[in-house]
Amino acid sequence: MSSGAVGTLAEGRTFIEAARRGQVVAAAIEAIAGLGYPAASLARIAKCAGTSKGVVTYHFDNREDLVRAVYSEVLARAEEFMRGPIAAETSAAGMLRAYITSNLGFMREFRTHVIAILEIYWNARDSAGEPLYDVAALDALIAPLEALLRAGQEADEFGEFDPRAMAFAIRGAIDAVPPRLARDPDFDIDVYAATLTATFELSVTTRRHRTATGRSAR
Amino acid sequence: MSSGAVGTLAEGRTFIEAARRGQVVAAAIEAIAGLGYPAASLARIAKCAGTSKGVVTYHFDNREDLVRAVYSEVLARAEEFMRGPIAAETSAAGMLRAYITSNLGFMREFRTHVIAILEIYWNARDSAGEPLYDVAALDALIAPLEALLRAGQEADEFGEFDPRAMAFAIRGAIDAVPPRLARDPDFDIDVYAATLTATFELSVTTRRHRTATGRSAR
Amino acid sequence: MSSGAVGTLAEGRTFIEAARRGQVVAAAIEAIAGLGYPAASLARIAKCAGTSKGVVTYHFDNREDLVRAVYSEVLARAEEFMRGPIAAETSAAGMLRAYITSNLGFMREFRTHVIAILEIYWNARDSAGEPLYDVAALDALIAPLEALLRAGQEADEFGEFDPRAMAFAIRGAIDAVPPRLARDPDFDIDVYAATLTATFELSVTTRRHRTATGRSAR
Amino acid sequence: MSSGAVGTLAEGRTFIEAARRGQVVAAAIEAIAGLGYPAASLARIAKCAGTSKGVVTYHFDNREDLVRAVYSEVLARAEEFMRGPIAAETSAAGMLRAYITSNLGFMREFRTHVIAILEIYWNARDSAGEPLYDVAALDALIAPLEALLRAGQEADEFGEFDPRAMAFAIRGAIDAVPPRLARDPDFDIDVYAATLTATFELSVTTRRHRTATGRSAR
DNA sequence: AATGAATGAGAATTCATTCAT
DNA sequence: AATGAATGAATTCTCATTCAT
Repeated sequence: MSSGAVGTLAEGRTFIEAARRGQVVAAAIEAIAGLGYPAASLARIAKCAGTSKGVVTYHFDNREDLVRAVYSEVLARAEEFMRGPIAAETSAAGMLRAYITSNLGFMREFRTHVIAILEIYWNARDSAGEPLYDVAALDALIAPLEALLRAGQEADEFGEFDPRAMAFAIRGAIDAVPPRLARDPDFDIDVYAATLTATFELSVTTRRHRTATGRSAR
Repeated sequence: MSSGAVGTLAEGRTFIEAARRGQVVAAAIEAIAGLGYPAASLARIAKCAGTSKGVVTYHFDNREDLVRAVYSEVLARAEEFMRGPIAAETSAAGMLRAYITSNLGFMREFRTHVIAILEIYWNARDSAGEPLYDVAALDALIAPLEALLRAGQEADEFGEFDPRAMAFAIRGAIDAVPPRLARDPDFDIDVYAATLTATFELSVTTRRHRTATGRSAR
Repeated sequence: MSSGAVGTLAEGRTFIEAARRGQVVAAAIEAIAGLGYPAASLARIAKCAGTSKGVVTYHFDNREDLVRAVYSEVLARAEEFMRGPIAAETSAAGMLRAYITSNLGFMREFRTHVIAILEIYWNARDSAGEPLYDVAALDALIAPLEALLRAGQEADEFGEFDPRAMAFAIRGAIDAVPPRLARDPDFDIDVYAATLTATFELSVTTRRHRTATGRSAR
Repeated sequence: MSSGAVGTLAEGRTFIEAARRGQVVAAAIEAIAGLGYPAASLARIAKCAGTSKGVVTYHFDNREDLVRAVYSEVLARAEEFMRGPIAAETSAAGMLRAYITSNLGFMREFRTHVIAILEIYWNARDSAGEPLYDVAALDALIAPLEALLRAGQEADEFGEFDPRAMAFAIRGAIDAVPPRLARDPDFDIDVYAATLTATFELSVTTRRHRTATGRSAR
């Protein structure tokens, strides 16, 4: 936008800005995952990033601003990581398997990212004391999975079940991993992935579930 | 269990002492569930209990001490709530159903208790910054369920699967409820309970799962 | 109010509380008058009071809370100081003289108090950035004087003039003193008092003023 | 006064330089008057001027430097505004009237300027914590008025009174206006001007004042 | 048994200033 | 001439904890 004066590049400033923000976000992820959200003060995040506290407050308006940046960053990475494997599948069952395994794969590859986002989900509150991420944030995570299940039902590939509840159960089983991973690095993700895919594939492809009272589950 | 002396209860506490502790613990549960762990300061818990801050520090050595008391209290209540329904069942499948439904039932009846314990699980750290409840605490929760599943396998009532992973999945699906409940009071627990019991009963009673690659899940 | 338990007096706590608050308010007055409002941080006020910063925040919710306490304290002292001399007069002119001289007398006796309150008037803003003391605060100061002037007019002791504007002028001339006093301790209040009483007594007792254009001032 | 070189103005500044400084000074006046001195940070002044913070620090060494420029600018404007009307008068009484009315007129026309300068007078301190404008600054304002009064006395047009104290009273009554104006835009300056000119003209032209004790005021 | 008082550590945030470009 | 980036000092406020009564 500027004329390219000596010593500056058109996007030079933006580059620095973006690089710094990225650096701070990365440091924040490590700090939050390592120390827990409440202990990850700006000072400690700055130290983690190898800079001063002022840098953090210069590039981010708020602690809240920074936290939101971290959240978005992690979600974007996860989406990026999972998109390919899911898109490569043709059947609904395949896509469900890909969803589960790629999501768990992301958790293994980006362990600290996932721990950080959960810390944020649980702890982050705005200045008024309200949770930064509420039920809408949860729904946003569940929606794509629910849509996948509905599509499977509409294609008559899946049986009868409440897609919302099933999506909720699947996400719950997946989301149990990060807290475990946070405190037990030896947790075997592969065995768990196999268990989940088997269990849920069987469940969704079953025509009609039996309930405790003998009626169908829905 | 009781020492028999007039005016004293288990652990050498007087009636007043025990009553006060109970009162403070109850207030702490409400405060933590309502305000979130970090905002539930001793002052606010005291106000919630209708007493002064001094009462809290008099009856509990520490904030940590109080928090541990809350955690134990909630676990004890849950255990108490679930014991009967599970014991009433004779088959392993019945016990699994009872486990899931009674656990979800507890979450409905003791909403704030469950929210509080999750807040604590996620946020509470000791003075050294280490989580107050770590992987061992998680294992303690999973162990009884894992034992139940193993018993079902040994009685040849259940099929082949990794009981640890399966227990983990079930707990994950159950533990997804409180965060939801915390922010969405309209969440339908009954539909969810039906979905979970159907899904996991089917899964554990299946002889041998197929995996994505055609080999058994284990 | 309490039963007089050993070691405590009925009003003992209140005494301590009141004493501490008074001590902190006194320190705040000195600090604000000496350093100026912006530089009179809680830390410096505490040091001035010979205590720790925590004491200040323990007894006052806010910096704003403390500042309001200072303001009220000074106003109350001034009112107390001026009440007697004014009440001792019988004529309106006498009361006006007493008003001016006792007000200036207060400024001499309570120099730092008056400087402090002016610093506050000029600088104190609430958290939203709005002045803590606005036009209503000014009016509250002018109202009694204006009433005095009106009474003199109604008793036909004073002549024609706008009592609001005249009250405003008198207060302005009086309020010019503290800033002077703040930076010039040698300022001669007595000469000034004589000038003011002579000027304004003459003005208010004059039947009808000439204006620049030959018409009456009102 | 001008150096004559193309593109430069008084004090060796280029046109651009002078224009920029003027722009920033104007913005500072608005910001200080609108937000109050403490809240008028360099960043906010820059935003007010529509430029970046760097521009401010480039053209002014300091915040103090900028503040001094604002102060001088406003004084110069006031002097400019009042010079003509006063010089047009021939009698001392006329000059006093012109002084009062033109000064109040300036306050009406340049409301924000006057508010800004008062904010500065009250709040601005140098890095050592000393007021930027002290008693000498006040004296500089009073001196011309005092000289005017003395001249009236020497010409035997005015009576006996302490010219310093009288000048002080007049300035006090005038200086009461800006704070009022800052928070009450409806304040009627004309009525006030009439009251002041009548009161003080009467006072200074009276041969010998009566004091409370019957002696002359001086 | 109870509690008000006191304290100091640590949090977020704002800001003037310096610097490299 | 202009400006984004960086920094560290200072401020208010909250809080767990200790203490004397």
